Amino acid sequence: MIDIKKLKEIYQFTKGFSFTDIRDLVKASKRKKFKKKDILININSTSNEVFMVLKGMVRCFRIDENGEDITIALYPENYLVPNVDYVLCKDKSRSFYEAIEETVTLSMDLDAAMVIIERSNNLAVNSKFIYLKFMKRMYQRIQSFVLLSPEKRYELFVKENPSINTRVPDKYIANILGITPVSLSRIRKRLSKNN
Amino acid sequence: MIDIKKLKEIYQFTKGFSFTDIRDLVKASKRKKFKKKDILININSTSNEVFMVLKGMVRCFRIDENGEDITIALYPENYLVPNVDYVLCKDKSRSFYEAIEETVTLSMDLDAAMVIIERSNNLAVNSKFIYLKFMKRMYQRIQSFVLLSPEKRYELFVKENPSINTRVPDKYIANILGITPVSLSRIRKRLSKNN
DNA sequence: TGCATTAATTATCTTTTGTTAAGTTGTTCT
DNA sequence: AGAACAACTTAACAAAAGATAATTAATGCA
Repeated sequence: MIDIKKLKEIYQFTKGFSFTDIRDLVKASKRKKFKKKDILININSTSNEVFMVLKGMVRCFRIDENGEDITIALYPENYLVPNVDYVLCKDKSRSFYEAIEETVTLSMDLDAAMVIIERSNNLAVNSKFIYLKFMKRMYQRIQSFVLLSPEKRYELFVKENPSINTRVPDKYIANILGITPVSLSRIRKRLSKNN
Repeated sequence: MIDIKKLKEIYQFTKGFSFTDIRDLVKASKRKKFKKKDILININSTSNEVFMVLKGMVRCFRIDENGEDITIALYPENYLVPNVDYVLCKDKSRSFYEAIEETVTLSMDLDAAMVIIERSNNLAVNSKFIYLKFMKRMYQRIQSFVLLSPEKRYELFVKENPSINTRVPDKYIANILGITPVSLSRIRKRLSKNN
């Protein structure tokens, strides 16, 4: 169910990290199932529930000033889905988090999780790696906006996220790259010509 | 010298936070002066020194594949300047960090700082706010790339960073916004016409 | 299976951006 | 002050992106 190996890979947990370390967390968490289009975290929510995606995929999106649905991030298996606005600012969520596939999660309140984590030095150390990973991903994404053209940004995205790329509509990826779906379609055409 | 009030404002430290709390950190840190164009952290550095800007401004920039100097971030007074690549990935720095004004800093090794911080529960709590602030800034920046046009992005930047805006060359700001200096000049012209 | 919906592509047109280079203004430094 | 350099603006052109709409392809679902 929980893929310890993948988790260690993604979050770079310490070598000895094993299921025993998170037994208490797993026990305290609830298993939930979501159908396609079900909402995990609603706009304006101040829930502090954190979801671990066991199966499926979660999409974070916002409605912009023109009423357009804009995808901010995608969370596939083994990723953690927090209410970012609440965790970072204690603000109500500006985004929706919805399942875009049949999705199974483990989840619990982040504050409750922190209580359990603080009881174990090992957990405390490894939980820091989760924040590090989160920061790393954001930093790399910012650099891709600053340093790369939309075309290069797309190539990088496909290279780094082959699984996501084939599982979701292109329009979600276009949003994530900061361009329109029409423009992404043209980029794809250009790239296929040059190969 | 250290502006406790500003620090509390920026990092949202706890109400009771005062100079006493960071006395040990300040004592352990070194005061350094940099002239314009002096390098604080060089490319490929694996230094873990963290700088607090007391006076002046630090610019983080990279050399892209075309040999162009691209500004990633600017750090004015009261901001902390870490070797981001090292802190997040233990990689050598892909960026330069240079003073772009006469700059005065307090700095120390982050590992040494963490030792001192962990000795005090109060410090440990408040240091988390620094990471939160860092994440918040990155998250907001990503959203500005995904949700806003370059023009809106510029307007937001000016609004949120009036002091930085007037202190640095426009080309640095253009880079930060992910556009060229020429394009920023045109945006400025368009905006001034409509006002 | 077939109908309805959604996504992707293509086309057209407009707007914006990138690129390069020239000209202007501003700064720095001796 | 004057020379040298850096920054900003402007221009001209090419390339790319946005907007809108029509067409085609894919998907979902009853």
